[in-house]
Amino acid sequence: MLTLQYLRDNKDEALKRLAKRGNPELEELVSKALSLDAESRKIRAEAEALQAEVNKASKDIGARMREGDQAGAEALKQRVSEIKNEAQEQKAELMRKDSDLATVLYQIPNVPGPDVPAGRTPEENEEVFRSGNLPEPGRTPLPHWELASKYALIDFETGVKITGAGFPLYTGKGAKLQRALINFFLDRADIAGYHEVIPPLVVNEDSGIGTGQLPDKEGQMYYMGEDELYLIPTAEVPITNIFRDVILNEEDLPIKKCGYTPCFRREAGSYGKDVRGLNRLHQFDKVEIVEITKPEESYAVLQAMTEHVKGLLDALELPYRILRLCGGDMGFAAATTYDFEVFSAGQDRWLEVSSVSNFEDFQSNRLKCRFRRKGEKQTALVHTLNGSALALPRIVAALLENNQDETGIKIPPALVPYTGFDRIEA
RNA sequence: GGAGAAGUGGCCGAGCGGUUUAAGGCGCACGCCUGGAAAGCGUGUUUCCCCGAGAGGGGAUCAAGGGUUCGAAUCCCUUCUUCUCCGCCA
Repeated sequence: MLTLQYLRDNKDEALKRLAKRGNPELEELVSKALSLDAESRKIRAEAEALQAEVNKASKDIGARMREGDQAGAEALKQRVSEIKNEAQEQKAELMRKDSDLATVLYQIPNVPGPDVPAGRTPEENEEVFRSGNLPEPGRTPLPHWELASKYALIDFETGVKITGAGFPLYTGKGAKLQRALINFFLDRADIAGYHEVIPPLVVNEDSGIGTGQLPDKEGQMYYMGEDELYLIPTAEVPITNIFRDVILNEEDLPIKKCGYTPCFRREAGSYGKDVRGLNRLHQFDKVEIVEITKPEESYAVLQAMTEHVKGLLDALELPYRILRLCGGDMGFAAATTYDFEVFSAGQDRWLEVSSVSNFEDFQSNRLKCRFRRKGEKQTALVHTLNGSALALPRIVAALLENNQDETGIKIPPALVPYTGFDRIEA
């Protein structure tokens, strides 16, 4: 969430930046937060003054009892009871204000960064880069679900039998291709300096709140009520939460982590061509990169992360484009997001395969992840960033569709050392 | 899953209703001392929040949350975690 300090000191700037999200309710929420904040602080000052009196009187009682002044002690006890009665009401009021304030703050999304275009819909996203050639018009390539079946790579029907829709069964070379991509992505991340972790795939409520999935978006995660735990929707959640309640030293930064995990998403309400084949799954594999930086470095790091992702798509020789998301299309916690989309020849459409975001201090404020500059006593919030590098299913879809010919599918050379085969045939 | 023990500051470790403002030690920072260093001595050293221009004052914080009390690290309840033993198991 946004820090109150930022809202207090930069209300106009915050409103200006929030306006890019195209949601007129935000201005009101900000005003409400600020007025609740002012009320809360006023009551807090009063309540704390009373508490100070109670503390002082209690100490006096102790002193009198040691001196044997029972009567004096009793009189003070009486007095303290009165003050406590008075304070009771204020404490209750304070708790109400603070909880109202938290509710409002949780509803205010991050302020879009300087380069983010204003807009509400995906059409208003800005294409900033394009690479590779789109297939010739006139060709009629097969969609990946037909290729998957033709070459026995993925068995969607059996996945349905075992679990349900959105849980595919990869088989043979289809399974090997998954494994190859995971290792390829992890090796590339390692070379780029990301430290590999294998995190838990199940997280608690605090972690969900830390990265912003909770409260509010619990419907997107699978929840195990018996144990009050959530299946991770992305490795971002466990990896970023490594740094929850942590104070780092300046020289520790930047911290670069990567990890492969399956991801689980309920995707309630999705339908049609969006969920066909591998387009949108309840379980999929992804390699994620996460970086923790000093505030002044986060935008340079965002750039470097996008370069890393570009490198992966270049190596796989897939046509792709990069979009700078407009304010309204960005996630709740993001300040700036670049989406990567590969072209799917068999479906004649773009598919999102990566989303790289700078959260500035929005996540770290919730996480309470701070750092201390050398020689300074004060702590400051770090900036957090993350990106998919990469999500597998749509990469697989594009690889199959874009590299198909009459008799098979060609594996891009960069991947051959990982697959052990350079072609998939019947 | 069952039985028992325990969670105190950056770390070790005392305290088990009121001079605790959390002893003592280690570590760290600064100062004195020194040609320089070590040792020694002195000062400081959790984090968050509120009031204040500042100096400073105040509140919270002894795993977490609730309770008892004028007063809780200390007593009670719940939860979490760690350790030991038993059971089960890849």
